[in-house]
Amino acid sequence: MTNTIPWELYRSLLAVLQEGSLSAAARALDLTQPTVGRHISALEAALGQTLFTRSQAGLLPTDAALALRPHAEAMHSTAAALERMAHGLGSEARGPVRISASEIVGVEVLPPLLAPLRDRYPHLEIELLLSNRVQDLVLREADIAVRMTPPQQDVLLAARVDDAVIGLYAHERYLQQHGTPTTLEALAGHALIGFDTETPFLRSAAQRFSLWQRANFAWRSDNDLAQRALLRAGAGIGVCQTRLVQPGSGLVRLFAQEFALPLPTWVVMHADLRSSLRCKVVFDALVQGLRAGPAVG
Amino acid sequence: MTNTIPWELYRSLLAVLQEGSLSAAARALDLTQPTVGRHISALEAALGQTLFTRSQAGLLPTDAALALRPHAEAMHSTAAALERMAHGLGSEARGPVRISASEIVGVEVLPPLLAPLRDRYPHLEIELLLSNRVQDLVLREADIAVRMTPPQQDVLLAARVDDAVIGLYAHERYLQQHGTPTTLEALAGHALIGFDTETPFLRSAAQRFSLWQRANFAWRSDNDLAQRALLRAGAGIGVCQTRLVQPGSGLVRLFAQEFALPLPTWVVMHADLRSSLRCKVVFDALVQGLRAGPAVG
DNA sequence: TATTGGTCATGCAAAAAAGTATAGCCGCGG
DNA sequence: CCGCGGCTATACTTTTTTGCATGACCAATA
Repeated sequence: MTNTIPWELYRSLLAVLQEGSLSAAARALDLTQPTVGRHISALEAALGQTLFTRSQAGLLPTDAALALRPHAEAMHSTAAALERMAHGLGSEARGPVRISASEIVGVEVLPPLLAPLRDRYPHLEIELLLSNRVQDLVLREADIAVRMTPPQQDVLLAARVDDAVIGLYAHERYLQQHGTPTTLEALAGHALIGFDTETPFLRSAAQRFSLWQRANFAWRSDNDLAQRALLRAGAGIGVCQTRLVQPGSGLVRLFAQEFALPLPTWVVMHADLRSSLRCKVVFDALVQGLRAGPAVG
Repeated sequence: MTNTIPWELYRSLLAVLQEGSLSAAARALDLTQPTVGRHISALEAALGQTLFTRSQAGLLPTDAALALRPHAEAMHSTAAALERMAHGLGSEARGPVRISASEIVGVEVLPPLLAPLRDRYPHLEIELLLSNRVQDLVLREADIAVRMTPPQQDVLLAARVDDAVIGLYAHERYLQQHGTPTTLEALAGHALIGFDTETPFLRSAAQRFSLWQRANFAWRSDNDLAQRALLRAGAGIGVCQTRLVQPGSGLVRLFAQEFALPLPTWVVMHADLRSSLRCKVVFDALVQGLRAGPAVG
């Protein structure tokens, strides 16, 4: 295998896949369209595969190109992580740190923890990558992750912090109108707010609380923020992390004994990044803050 | 972040780290020494970090360069995986497939399984990556892995196959000379063959068989092949996968009831690679072969 | 139907990167 | 102590790559 394919070509490949045309890719890469076109041609020649079927309305990627896309994306992630790391290797905590977390944690929990940090280290740049899909730290899409699943790779540095606790809630307004259920079974008659697509975690939760299944939900959303907005609007009964419920919000906890789902929580980082002062600073702050039991802002 | 650092520079960085000098890196990359030198200079300028302290006897990498090395290696792995995948995207099973497995599995189990496969698909190229360290499939160091740990990433496609079973063995010659232990406790007086460095799996094994600890071993090696060679040479009592012991080898199983450690075994592949015919072919062959209960060759 | 805004392909000049050759420095061994 | 083989750094030339300008094509729209 002559390993002489310039890596630049992969970057162009990715840009064309992302942007859909040579011209758009050229704009994104700050190159010109002929250049990107030549890159693609060179790559096709080197790989012995047709990557795009040319058309004037843009390029149509072949199956081959689509199959290669994840690899190109991985290279991009890695390159970005490399730059990120290099950007603050000095003795000062400065430069970008990417944190992956769920949307609701990123919105409600992290900001009050991180704001004072930036006061101490004004040159820190915090990037929040919020999604419920578990970001792949190994692929370097993020530097630090706040996760509800146990860390799986031994190249990762993990610190367990306080469990989040999922409780069952409803707005007092809803309870006034529809009554307060007195047994778990009675929940069946209520407007339940739940998830839309099933995940492994939800499957295991459904085993403990058999009612908690998609078919029983009057409201379905995978967006935790939307679920909480529905709760606040008095739309029905749903779940929420207990630490996110502020007193005076009108939300009432139901079945506090029977319905309490602890979520083991970890802060995870690449072991590599220990040498990066700014990552370490953020990691430590997250661990400490999440152990202190943060209040909602 | 001006994301305009040419990826080529990372490749040169890696080569210099691996080879230890600009000249050697240039040879490895099939470039010239001034070119590689310019690459490093450009990278240092772009990253704002000194990567090497120049000296005439070669370059000494700074901490920064060492910190960046894993990233550069990841890019290299990914690029290689991309090429590998592209190399056989056609409708035929041809091209390279990298299989990661433990040394002993790669030596004893896989060859008889894979040999007939290459008869059917003569254009397959099989690369065996044998090490006891769990290869990171996510980093694309290999396409397929035979593992004794549960698959951890959901981007991976895994098939569980027959458990390997670890048994306790000694050569009949050894037993004639030293006697056959009748109780597990009696093992303490024998020449035990065991591991050298502790791993998580070994820690858990030691809990079940308290004798199985480093301090008690007369022979220590992390190399399973060496351990088996010691067994065969009558050096003492040690463990071995039961399926690797051929009748007539002179090895006698001890405490077959009490000492039997099943090793759950998986064949794992990137989900991506399903679209790669040659990977799928090898994957299927491994799964089928490892379910049939292979005999040792 | 003619125009506009988008695409890709191609010829040619300019710029950027490569290679070549050479000089200088160091350590080692006869 | 001097030559040899390793290394890096620099001036210069050559090659490669890029950018620019342009032409052709298509689709949507006035």
